[in-house]
Amino acid sequence: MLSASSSKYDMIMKASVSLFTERGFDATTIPMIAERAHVGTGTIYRYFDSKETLVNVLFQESIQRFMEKLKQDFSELSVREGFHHVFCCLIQFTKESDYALFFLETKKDAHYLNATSRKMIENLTQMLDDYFNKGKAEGVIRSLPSNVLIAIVLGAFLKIYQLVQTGDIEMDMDLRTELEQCCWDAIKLHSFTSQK
Amino acid sequence: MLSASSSKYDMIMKASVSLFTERGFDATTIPMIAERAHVGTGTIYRYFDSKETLVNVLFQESIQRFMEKLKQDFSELSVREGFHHVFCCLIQFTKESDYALFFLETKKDAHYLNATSRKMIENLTQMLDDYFNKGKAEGVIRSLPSNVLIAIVLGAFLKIYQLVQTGDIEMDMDLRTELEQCCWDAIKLHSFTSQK
Amino acid sequence: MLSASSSKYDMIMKASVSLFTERGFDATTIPMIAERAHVGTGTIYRYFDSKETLVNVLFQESIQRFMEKLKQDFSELSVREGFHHVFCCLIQFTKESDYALFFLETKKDAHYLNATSRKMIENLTQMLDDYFNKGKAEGVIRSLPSNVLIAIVLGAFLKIYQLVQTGDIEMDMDLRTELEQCCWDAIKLHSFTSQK
Amino acid sequence: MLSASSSKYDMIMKASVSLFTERGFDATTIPMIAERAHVGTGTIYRYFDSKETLVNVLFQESIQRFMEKLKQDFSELSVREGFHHVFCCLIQFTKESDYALFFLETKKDAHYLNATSRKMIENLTQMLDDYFNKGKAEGVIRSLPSNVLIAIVLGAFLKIYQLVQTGDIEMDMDLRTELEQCCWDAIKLHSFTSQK
DNA sequence: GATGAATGAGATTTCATTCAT
DNA sequence: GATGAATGAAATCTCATTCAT
Repeated sequence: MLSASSSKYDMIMKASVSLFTERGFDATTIPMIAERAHVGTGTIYRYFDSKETLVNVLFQESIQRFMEKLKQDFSELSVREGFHHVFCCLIQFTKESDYALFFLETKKDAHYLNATSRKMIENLTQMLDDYFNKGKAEGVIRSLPSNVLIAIVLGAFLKIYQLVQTGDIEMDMDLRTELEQCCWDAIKLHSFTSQK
Repeated sequence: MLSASSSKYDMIMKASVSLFTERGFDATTIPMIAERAHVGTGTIYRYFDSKETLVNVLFQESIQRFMEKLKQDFSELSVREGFHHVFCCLIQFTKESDYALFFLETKKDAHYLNATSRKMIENLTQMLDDYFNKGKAEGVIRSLPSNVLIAIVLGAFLKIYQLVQTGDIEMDMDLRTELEQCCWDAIKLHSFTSQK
Repeated sequence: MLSASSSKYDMIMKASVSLFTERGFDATTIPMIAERAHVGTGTIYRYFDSKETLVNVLFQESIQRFMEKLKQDFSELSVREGFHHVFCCLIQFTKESDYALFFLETKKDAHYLNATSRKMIENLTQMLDDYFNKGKAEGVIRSLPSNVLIAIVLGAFLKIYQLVQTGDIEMDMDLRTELEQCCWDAIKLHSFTSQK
Repeated sequence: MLSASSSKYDMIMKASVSLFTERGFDATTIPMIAERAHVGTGTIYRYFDSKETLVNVLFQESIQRFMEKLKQDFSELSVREGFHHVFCCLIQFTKESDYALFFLETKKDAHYLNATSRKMIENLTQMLDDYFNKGKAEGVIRSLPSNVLIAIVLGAFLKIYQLVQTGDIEMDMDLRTELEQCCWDAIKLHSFTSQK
């Protein structure tokens, strides 16, 4: 029973995140989720108070998982290693589930996010802000506002992963490495090179 | 008469694009558009057959305008100059209207886009593909698939401009220049430099 | 000006009756009438207070014209001659305009008819009632309630004329004569004949 | 569950047919149907895709039922017996439900009928055409086109039953018999009688 | 007088949510 | 607990009517 229930919960979460990623929150209906999760529509309301609750739980869980992954050994790394770590987290997390894509796509002022979800975005932003500040202090990363640096890396990553999801490109080890370098090049301080 | 009509049309377009950008297509209702455009709901249907027609006209007009801006003297420029041109088009276009933001946010498989809109995405993609191929042939740009290169630049730009829109950052001349350099660094071939 | 106005009035009446006959009152829109009448929608409201007024004027005019035609020399005729007269009025009136068809199709409890229109239906019914009562008194017509006799003749005529209107049959002199005989046979008293 | 569902379906069908008969398709709104059927408006859309689907299902079911009733032993009867059978079907069917009245009132070119519905009208017409052709071949029925003969009988019947529905007349056994004779007299060949 | 763009009340339709089974 | 039929509030869309030109 517990396992059956928990399985239904997971199925609903899985179905929801994939549909929200594909179609967005507002274009996804409860019957669509129910069908993809192979449960009745009523069942969804046994686990979630409302569609809005569902999306917030989903969002919070996804950002939570991402932050936990990110936190592991993060502070002990050098700036460049830290960047590699962030990139790996993004890649790995996106591989595991659509969660990463879902929260990258969600704008922080999305009408369906509640206060808790917004708070968690701030938390994640803070973590990344700390990291970028360290990089900037060390003269390794461009002295741009952290939210801009985050926007560059996550924005690029998001758009690329949309291509993966639509089947336009395949993400292999080589591409992965090169993309990481692209993103790094975007934000790192190219101090001694004459730039053109 | 003509001017009044065209003004109503413009007001509807303006209201629609801002709401679609803020909330997305599905979370935007016709009464919301009508209110922001200061017209009656019925008036919207004098100009557009349906909400779906409206979003497609909007999308096609925005991509059309962007492509026309982009095309001007594009082929005569060097690769780096070409990139500057693209970046200026993005910035300038976004300044003029919310159009740029709206079409950058629209995924090419969005459920509301019709065949014509999809065709126009292909056309724009083709233009940029040609540009990137030239850059790659000249050994100036990384040899990544064009859609990936596009994703990096537009993805980063989109996320940054969302910050501008929410008031988190101000876009001044210095930032503009630096961002262009960031995006260029992301895709250019850093041939002789030892990279870290 | 007067002639132009009166012509517009006629055009609206003509367009309305044909559309009401083809599609019914509720499925006919004011723009449809305006288009067929080659006038602006607003013009219709210069001649008629509302769509409902229009249909009632139309109805009353059509039943009025029919009754006037019917009254001419009606009382001086024999029962059989009277029937011929009624039938001729129907045929002739339908030939001239769609008016006959329109009022035959209108049920007396139609939601759009006003008190005046209903009163006029009663008047026509009364006229025909008098005629049928004479026929019944003379033993020439079946002793059925007049409204039933009217229903038989007009019901049959209406359905036949719908065939004419859709182009399924052509109304020529021979058919006309035979149909009159059919209808007469339906209501006349077949006294001495052994019926089978 | 099944019985409850089927009951709701039936209630919607019953409410619809009575309203369509009273007011016509276009003057009947979904809320009106919902109210008379004692269901929510949304419920109607669980059973029917659209108002148009509803009216076509209704029409097809009504004509289907009528044809099945009509077919029973129809071919084995003499022409006069066949006519009696047709008339009995009409009377009986109208007694049972408003279905008969509804399809008699529906013109074959009604804007809401779909291809299937039109095909079924053709099928019924064909059946009656066969019957009338037999009658004509045997010299029992007037040599008029079958659609004209059908129009006479159904047209008369329809108008009479509208009187029954509005409460103007009561349909008893005597009236029934006499009306059948009226209609038969309208179409039969009065060969040897001198007609006046 | 004539027009048709503009309007909003009211139509059709959708869908988040409830609740009897 | 699980279901999906039922619901009605709110969405999209239509159209009779008005009114500035």
